[in-house]
Amino acid sequence: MATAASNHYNILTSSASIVHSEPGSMQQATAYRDAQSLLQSDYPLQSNSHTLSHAHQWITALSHGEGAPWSSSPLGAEQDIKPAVSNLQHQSRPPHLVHQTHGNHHDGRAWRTTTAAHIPSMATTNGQSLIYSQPGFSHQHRPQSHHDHSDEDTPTSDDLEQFAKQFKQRRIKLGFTQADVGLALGTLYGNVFSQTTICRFEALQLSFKNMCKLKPLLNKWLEEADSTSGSPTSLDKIAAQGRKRKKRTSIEVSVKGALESHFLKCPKPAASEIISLADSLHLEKEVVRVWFCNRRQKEKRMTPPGGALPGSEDVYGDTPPHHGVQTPVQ
DNA sequence: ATGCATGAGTT
DNA sequence: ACTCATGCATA
Repeated sequence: MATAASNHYNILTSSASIVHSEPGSMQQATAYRDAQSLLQSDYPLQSNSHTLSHAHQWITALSHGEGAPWSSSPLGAEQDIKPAVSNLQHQSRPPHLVHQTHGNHHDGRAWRTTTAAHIPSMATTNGQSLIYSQPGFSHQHRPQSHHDHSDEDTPTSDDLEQFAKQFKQRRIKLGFTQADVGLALGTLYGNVFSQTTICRFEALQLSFKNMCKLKPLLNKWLEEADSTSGSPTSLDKIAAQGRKRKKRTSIEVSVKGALESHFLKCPKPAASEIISLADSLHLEKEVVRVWFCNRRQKEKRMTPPGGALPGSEDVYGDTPPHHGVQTPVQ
């Protein structure tokens, strides 16, 4: 029953420890593999340097070692990090600092002092920008009525599923971790991706469109990887810093249940509704709002959450690419 | 592997 | 205020 106030805001928790902890648990083993692969594959490490992927984690954590939480913005030590790769680059991104001070109730803390230290992606996030113009699919994504080239057009859900499966298998055989791949993609094509994203790709937990976008890149990497089974891929990292993130709110199971049932009734509650709901559940409005956003997004993934009930879609406004793609957890 | 979070781009 | 792509932090 440790609600809101108790576990909410604490920055500087652990995170550094995981890197040093001894191998023993499964998760730790994963972290270790990450490190191992990096070291053996292409990192010119010296003595006890840490893995890059984890490196910024402690930087982030340590950065507020003594000051205020995520309110003090290190304006000044701010830098716009971009992959050294001189590749696709947009010129946009004005120094848009969203300085918003949320007047929170008890606890009165504001997050959001985030300094945009983003890694420019090649495509604009949202609207179908470049490569993928996905026609309104229904239940069998037709790879366009073009000529059957290799796979230059929109793949079917099955294609993706198969590719993902194969990808994972190859990746593991080659001894790479998900994090490795994400990093490699960055040095190879200028777009770094996190372990999370690679993981979600393999598990088909991304939207159909997103899967289509990533497939070519991963496919390319895959070719590169097993053909170049002995050459080091150049690596370069970026040091993230000055990033105040709100501490992840831990929502209790009972509360989650409540949210879940509300979601079933109304997946898209109005602002006022969110407020009252948040109020009754003793959560912040923002937390509830985000929860619904994430929940909706979850519904739109290729591999639907829990049990995909046929017929309970379309309530949001558009039709997701749902089409029985059930993948057992591997 | 996944839950909560951020931010750009839309509506 | 929403969607979508993406990821830090955590279980």
